[in-house]
Amino acid sequence: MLGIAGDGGFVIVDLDRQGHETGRITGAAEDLAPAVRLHEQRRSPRWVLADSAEACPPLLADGVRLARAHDLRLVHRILAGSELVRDPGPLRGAAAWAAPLEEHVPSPEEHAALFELGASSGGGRGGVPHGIDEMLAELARQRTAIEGSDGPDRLRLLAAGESVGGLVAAELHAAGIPWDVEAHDAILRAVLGPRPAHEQTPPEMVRAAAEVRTALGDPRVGLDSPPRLLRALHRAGIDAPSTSRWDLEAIDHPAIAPLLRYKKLSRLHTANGWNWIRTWVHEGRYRPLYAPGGVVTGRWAASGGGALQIPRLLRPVLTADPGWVLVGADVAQLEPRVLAAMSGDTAMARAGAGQDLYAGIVDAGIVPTRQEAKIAVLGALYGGTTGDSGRLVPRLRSTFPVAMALVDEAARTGERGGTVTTLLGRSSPPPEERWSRSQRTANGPDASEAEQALARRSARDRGRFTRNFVVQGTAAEWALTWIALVRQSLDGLDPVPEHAAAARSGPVAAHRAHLVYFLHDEIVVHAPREHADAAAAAIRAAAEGAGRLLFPGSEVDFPLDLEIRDPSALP
DNA sequence: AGGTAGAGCGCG
DNA sequence: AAAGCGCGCTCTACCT
Repeated sequence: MLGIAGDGGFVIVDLDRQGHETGRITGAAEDLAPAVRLHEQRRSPRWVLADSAEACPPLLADGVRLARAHDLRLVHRILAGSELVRDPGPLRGAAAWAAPLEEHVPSPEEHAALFELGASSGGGRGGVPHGIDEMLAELARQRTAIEGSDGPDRLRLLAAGESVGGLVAAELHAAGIPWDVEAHDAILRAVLGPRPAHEQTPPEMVRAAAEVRTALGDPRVGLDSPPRLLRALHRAGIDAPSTSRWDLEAIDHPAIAPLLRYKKLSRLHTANGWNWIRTWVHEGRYRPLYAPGGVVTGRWAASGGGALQIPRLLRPVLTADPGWVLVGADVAQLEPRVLAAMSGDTAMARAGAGQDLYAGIVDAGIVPTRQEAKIAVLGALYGGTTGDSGRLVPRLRSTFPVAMALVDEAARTGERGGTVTTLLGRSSPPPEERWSRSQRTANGPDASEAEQALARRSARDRGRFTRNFVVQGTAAEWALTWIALVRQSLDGLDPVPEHAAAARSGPVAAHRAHLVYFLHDEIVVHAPREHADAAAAAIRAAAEGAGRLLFPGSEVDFPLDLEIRDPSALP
């Protein structure tokens, strides 16, 4: 094992399997990349990093990538909260390692400065320690915590996966999403009309707004302020409870259709319009920041342009470089499959085997339509109690009792104020002090009716959170394993000749198939055309591998929807 | 003027 | 047809 720290210069410490130091190299910052490259080639070590988000970008810029890592910051966050760790005291005492992932959302300029120049002048982001002694001490705490835990194998797998996530996150940012600005502009023009002069409202929005004003008989009303709009609707005799799409759709009035159209256009224009392109796309690449484990459940977060909310309308804008293709893959019904596998519910496993899980539920005669199957399953995962969801979930409970018992138990634990844990050992946060206090008060002798009702509601809210946590969190672990295996096997492909290189993806990705996008249960790989089929095969094999690693012996499969997009292919 | 909360909507 | 989980971002209203 090796440790690495960047405080102007660098230190590389060799460690043996027991964590004892066997050698040490120091050097100046400018010599870091060559030194790391040499170690990587000769030893292929597991690099111990204080914070891969800070360590990787300058290395990637110099064409150096790490195959394996242990990210002290990311792993600390997991271990300090994991129920599997018997004595989390030492970890919790080392609070500097629990620094928030991001102090604030960086401006576009900071984005560039932080990650493209790899500006690391001592300190470290968010106060994460970078001194070699602090790193060695934290590594020792983490090893002790894992080895003495109630699930060392699970936590080792999670630590490795989360750490690869740190590497992948940095690599995704460095490579960027290949973004066809002209295609984006064409879609905007088709939907919003010709691009207006700066900061003007696009023509189609103007047109929709005029129709709304005519229909309301209110020539001046603005549509961008919900309170004003709601008052205007009321004045026009429209009894809308709110201005949300859901409520408006239920209303029959000539103003509603153009209003909904206006909202749709406005959303596209403000969130992903011409301004967005100018701000976030440079030289054909969109480079958001990814934060592995940025969500409590272990899902990734992202910042900078809303990378995880790219509208489906704009997905065609992702376009491979000349000579390259995009291979997109997503898992069909990941979360219910994960539930079936982790609970060991063989009936549920069979419903999804080799086919659409919802269709399988229809085939089994549990509900008449696919749509109802979906509502039932989502209700089971989210804790739906009303409407169709409340009506359909009980049918699932009698057909898939094992799977339902797992989520129902997680919900009961949460309602009691308890903690739940994913398959690999990530635990839900404990309830806030306010929550516990209100539960105690409500159970006291002189609690009011209102206090009790409020406490019951917040208990059920927390139950729905913990119910979903075990499934969403374990699904995130499956996805992490999937991308780790995809990355590993793409690295095994031969580099392609220079003429086919996607140079804009940076030196590390220029000659090889590489990941360019990851969204919970979906990935996109940018691959040289001659590697399209190999990349697709790698993605499928990785999904099978992730299933076997997390759920050995399970019948549950993880089928993919996979598509190879070749921009030069004839339509 | 500047910070924050809420509404609303995009994604899974 | 139905609102149950997790997010980030933009705009507006409202606060200091």
